[in-house]
Order: sequence, then structure tokens, then C-alpha cells
Amino acid sequence: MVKISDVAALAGVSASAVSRVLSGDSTLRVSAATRERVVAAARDLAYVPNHAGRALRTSRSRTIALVVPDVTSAVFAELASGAEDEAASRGLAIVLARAERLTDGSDWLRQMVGEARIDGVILQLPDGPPHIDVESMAIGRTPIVVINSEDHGPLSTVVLDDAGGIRTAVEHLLGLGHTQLGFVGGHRSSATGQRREAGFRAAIREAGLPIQDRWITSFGYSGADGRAAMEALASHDSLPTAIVVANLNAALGVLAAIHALGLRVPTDISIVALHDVWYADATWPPITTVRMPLSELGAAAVARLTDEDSTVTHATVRSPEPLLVVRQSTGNPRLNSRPTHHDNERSPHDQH
Amino acid sequence: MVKISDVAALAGVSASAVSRVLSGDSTLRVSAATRERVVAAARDLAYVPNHAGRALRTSRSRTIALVVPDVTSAVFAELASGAEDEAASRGLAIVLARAERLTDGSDWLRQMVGEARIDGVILQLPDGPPHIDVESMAIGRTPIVVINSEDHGPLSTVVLDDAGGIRTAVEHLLGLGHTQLGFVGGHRSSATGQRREAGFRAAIREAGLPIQDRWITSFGYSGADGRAAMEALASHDSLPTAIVVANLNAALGVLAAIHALGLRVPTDISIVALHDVWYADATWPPITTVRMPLSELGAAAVARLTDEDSTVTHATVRSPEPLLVVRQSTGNPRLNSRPTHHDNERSPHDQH
DNA sequence: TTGACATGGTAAATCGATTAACCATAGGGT
DNA sequence: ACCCTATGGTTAATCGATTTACCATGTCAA
Repeated sequence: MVKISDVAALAGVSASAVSRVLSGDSTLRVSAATRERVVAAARDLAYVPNHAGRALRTSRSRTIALVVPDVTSAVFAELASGAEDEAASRGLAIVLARAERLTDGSDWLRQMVGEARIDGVILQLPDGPPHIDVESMAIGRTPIVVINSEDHGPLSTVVLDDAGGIRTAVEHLLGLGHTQLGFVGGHRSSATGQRREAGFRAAIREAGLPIQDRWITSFGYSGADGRAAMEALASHDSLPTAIVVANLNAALGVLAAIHALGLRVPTDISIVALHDVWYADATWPPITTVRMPLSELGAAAVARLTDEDSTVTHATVRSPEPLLVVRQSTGNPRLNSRPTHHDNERSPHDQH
Repeated sequence: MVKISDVAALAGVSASAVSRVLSGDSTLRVSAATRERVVAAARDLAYVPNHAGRALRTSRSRTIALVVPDVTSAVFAELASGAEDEAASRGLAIVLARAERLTDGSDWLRQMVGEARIDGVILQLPDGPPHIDVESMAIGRTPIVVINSEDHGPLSTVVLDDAGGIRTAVEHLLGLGHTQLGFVGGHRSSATGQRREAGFRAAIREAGLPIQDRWITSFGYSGADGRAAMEALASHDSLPTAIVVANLNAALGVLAAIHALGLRVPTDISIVALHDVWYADATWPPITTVRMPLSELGAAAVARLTDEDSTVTHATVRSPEPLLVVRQSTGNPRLNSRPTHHDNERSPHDQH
């Protein structure tokens, strides 16, 4: 590999001049001709600064860690995409790690930070009861940004407008004429779970509708959780005419459970889910969703980590706004009787 | 951060002694007492070697790049998990990049390699016609392992036993009594597409059944591709009684299209898909799949990259063997008439 | 003519770890 | 007494880039 002294030799200047020219050091006084020779030499030799040398000298690795709970969720994938784009455009690399690295006894994060291998950490905690002591992870001066969580004292956070997203979903259903809404939420112990449920309750209340606690579940965001939630809803003697699902993954399970009950979507029951990824359009029926700015969230986290100003901040990504993507899982409520899970003999063709 | 000279000072030896003790240099003669003091000092100070310093000296970054076409596929996520585990256990970091980095003009890979920031690359090419000149990406001495592709001359490859996986699926359906099998495959221009289709044809042929070319499609692996494939199948005047889908993502689309046609799974038509990830169990009905050793594939790629011996190899990961996961999307074929897409009036209850 | 200042750079230290080459001392054999 | 070898380490160079401090020359004004 060609190094800075090779460039210097070809341009007939010192290595220090090359470094200062290429880095745009404004305190360097250099003739236009020399500057030109240096630039040309670097170009001709295809010079790329050695990362280890630079990192050693500057104490910055231009690398950040992205720690996520579940790589198999497409929702995470969106976020990672956004982070990756932003990182690439800033010349940063992203190292990937699953959250279990934090708890598997390998002290992975401390190791990476100790090695000065990463300049910062983007951390997305698993849904559910927090079993990681996040605050204790603040290590030295390495900044940590926590995604989609709550205020973690000394750690910066970036979150989505969860309540706004849920509100968009609720308003869509209200607009279709629904007044009997159910909610399939995340764990109440998680920050997003709390914000989304609160958003649902607020939107219902503002519409002047009564809140039916038995139609509000909090099993979690996985497909299996969604199925369990729908089964729990169906165990009561009446069903809502529409359901807001706080996560698309859970919506798949909800949809499967509805089918298993012999009900039709959206004829008997409408569903709308938070987050829009490819499989929302590959189910039957395709699921109406609210698209959230996930990749912008990832980008914002990278930006926060990179910005010089290292004060602790708590930001909410609101742009672009939650966007309703109407597909075929939502429709008008049936005007006559409210369906129950006993009421499952109907023609396959009464779907609107 | 504590550095090696701090440890040396505390232990009362030279930095070189510390380095050699901690790295287990067998040519170093050192008394047991001194060794003990060094180890204790390192432990007490929580010494972690600085990565840049070490990388600069050794010219090895202990980092590999993982380049994937599509982060949002859970199939990729399995693979990434396996790679990440293997990497972590070897003390390597994985930097994540999407395949578009290779073609977006930023020369990302060349940059990373030029900076000596990565020691090797694991490359999974997008399905479909290869629009990346892989061979040209061999840069200097940086090893590249290509995943799930074909023999790429100077590049090592690691692949799955695609034909074996498809054969497992076919045998399951044959065992249920099906003789009219369809195949929803990937692009014929991609290596996995070819291997999976070839596996399907071979398994059918060996069973002594005729091959119906009109029941073999090759739209691709995405959900939308699966939907298109199923619609194409349904455009003929007879349908197979069972379909092997070469990728679970496409199977979601197939399932949606089958529902849209008013057909029932598995009563009218059975489906079995390659790859087993969470949403196979969150659809209606849950999809019978063949689980492939994806995380082992990822681990094998990391191992290949790390092993000293740098000859070019072509390996197939066969362990554990393709595993059939029976769910509710497969059943016996109907004994009477073969269903068509016109035949869609039936009770919701005639499901097996 | 001398001092001041601008011009156009350069020299050398530094970041932290590794490693090839070397060295001081003690003990043992002859 | 002298050489040899083993013991237990150490010294110093090196990896490549950055950055602070400095220097040689030329020009201009007083």
C-alpha cells in the first residue's frame, strides 16, 4: 500500500506538507504549484491514508457500534439502513452487534471501548422489562445514544413520535366509522410500549369514545405475541370492529389468529399496524400501516453521536410525519350486528 | 485509558516484557514471579491493548466486512447472526455494509481496504443477474469469501446444499401423496436459483414423475415475486396440488395470492418453503419449511476468512442437514377433483 | 543597513504496541 | 582462573499519519 511518504517523495515535498495539504489545513502556507503537485501525486498513486496510523495519532477510530436486540426484525433493518447511509456519508464504519453481547459475560462493549476501537455506541434495547443496566454502560468519554427508549439520565436518546403514529392509525379507523377499537401493544415495562398505549388512550379519549380496558393488551411486539393478544381479545364475549397493532411483526400474528377464528379482514374486523416494511404487502390481506421515519431515526442517532457538541440531549424524530399507507386490511365497520368469534359462518365473498 | 507502559511501570518491568507475557510469547524466558506480577498489574489496571497501536504494528485490523444485498430479509439476518457469533468468539469485529455501497460510486470497499481497515470481506451478492463484477473486486491480498454464489475464479466461496434442501421439501410432499408439484424459484441467472431449480427437477425425476414446465416459475425471492409467480401459475387451466417455494419471503406472497384466488391452504393446495424464520410461524396457516444451516453458513464464511491458509476453496455447508419443520401449510392432496382458480366457492370449514 | 514581517515550507515528537536483536549476571564445568 | 551456557529479561526500531514548533529566504520600510 502506498503511504504518505511515497506521495511526499513523488511531489518533492515533506510528508508533513502532504498531510497538511490533503487535510486542508488552513494555517499552512503553500504555493499553488506545490499544492497542485501534492494533489496530483496523491491521485496518481491512489493514496489512501492508513486507518490505524491515523487512528493512533488522532485517537479517533471513525467507527461506531450499533447494538440491536433482534437482527431478524425488518423494523430494525430499516433503522440500520438509515444509520448505515448516514455513517457512510460521514466516512464512518458501523460495527454490528446483537444486544446479547452486552450480557454474555464477554464484556464486549467494554472491550471495544477499551481498545479505542469505537468512538460511540448506538444502543437499541430489547422490548420488555429492562434487564440491562444502561446507565452503568457509560464508559469513560465514549458517547452513547439510546434509541427508542426513555430518558436514561446521562445518556442521550433519540425516539420516534410513537403517540403520533398511533394517533394516525386511530384517526384512520375513526374516519372509516369505527367506534369500537382494540389495541395490541408492547410490554408496559418498555418505553415504547408505554408511549404507544398512552397515544392510543389519548386519541380515543379525544374522540369522545369510552376506553375499553379489556380490548387493550400488552403481550409484546413479536408475531407470537400478536397471536396471543388476538386470542386474548377473542376470549371476551364481544370483539372490537378494528384493532390498532403497535408493531407490524405482531400484526402478522394478529392476522393469523383472526383467520384461525374464522373471521374476515376487513369485513369483520379491520387492522392497522405501526411500521411499514415489505411483508405488510405480502400478507393476506395486505396490511394497512403507518410508516414511521425509521431510517431517519437511524440517521439522527449517527448524527447525534458524531456532532462535536457532546452534551446529553433527548430528541424526537418527527420528520417525515407518520404516514398512513392504506392497504386492504381496513374498511368500514359492518353496520348491522357486531361480530363475535362464535359468529363465523359467512360467505367468502362479502369482502368489500 | 491505561496503556502498556502503565502496566509495565506497576509490574516493575519493561513494556516489552508485558507485551510478551500477555501475548504468551513462548520464546520469552521469564520467572514465574514476574509473570504473575505482570498479569496482576494488567488485571488491576483493567488493561486493554489499544487497537490502533496494535493494528498499526501488526498490519491486521481484526475486522471483516459483511456485505449483504438486503438487510430487511430475515434470511440474511440468520446468516449475519452466525457470522457475528463466530466473529465475536474470535475477537473480530464485523462492519456492516449493504451491497449498494459497492456500486454507488463511493468506492467504499476499495477505500476500506486501502485504509487497511478490514482484513477480509464476506460478500453476498444480490439475487438476479449479476451486475457486479465480483472478480474485479479482488484487491491486493485482502481475501474475499463469496456466499451462496457460484465458483468465482479467484474468490473462495461457501454455499448451502440448496438442492438437498429442495429435495427435502419435495420428499415431504411426495410422502403426503402429492404427484402434481409446482416450483416457485429464484432468478435463473443467479446461482442459488439454478441450484434450487435443478434440485427440484432432479427430485421430481427421481420420483418417476413427469416435469411440468408450466408449473416452474423463476420470478425471484421477494414477497412480490412470490405473488407474481402464484398468479402466473394460476393463469394456466390447472394448478398443482402442492408448491415448493425456494424462499420463505416469496412464500408469503404465494400465500397471499392463493388467498386472493379464494383457495384454501392446505386443503386445495399445499406449500412448503425453503428457510425457516419467525414469520413462517406467524402467517395463516403457518408455513411448513425446510430449515437450512444459515447461521452455520455465516460462521463458516468467517472461519474461512480467518484461517491462515489462504488458498481459494469452494465449500458447501451441509451440517446440520436441511430440517423439515412441519406446520399447517402442507397436507394430503384432495382425492377428488383438482381445484382451479375458478373453483372458489367453498365452506370456510373444510380445512383438514 | 537593519529590523520586521511575510512566504513557503520542514523537522521532529508523538500516538501505543510489537518484536528482533541484544545484554548483564550467575552458575557450572574443566 | 576461564570459558560456556542458561536465565531473565531489556533496548530500540518500527508501523503511518498528524501536528507543534521552528527555520531559511526574500522583501520592504525606516
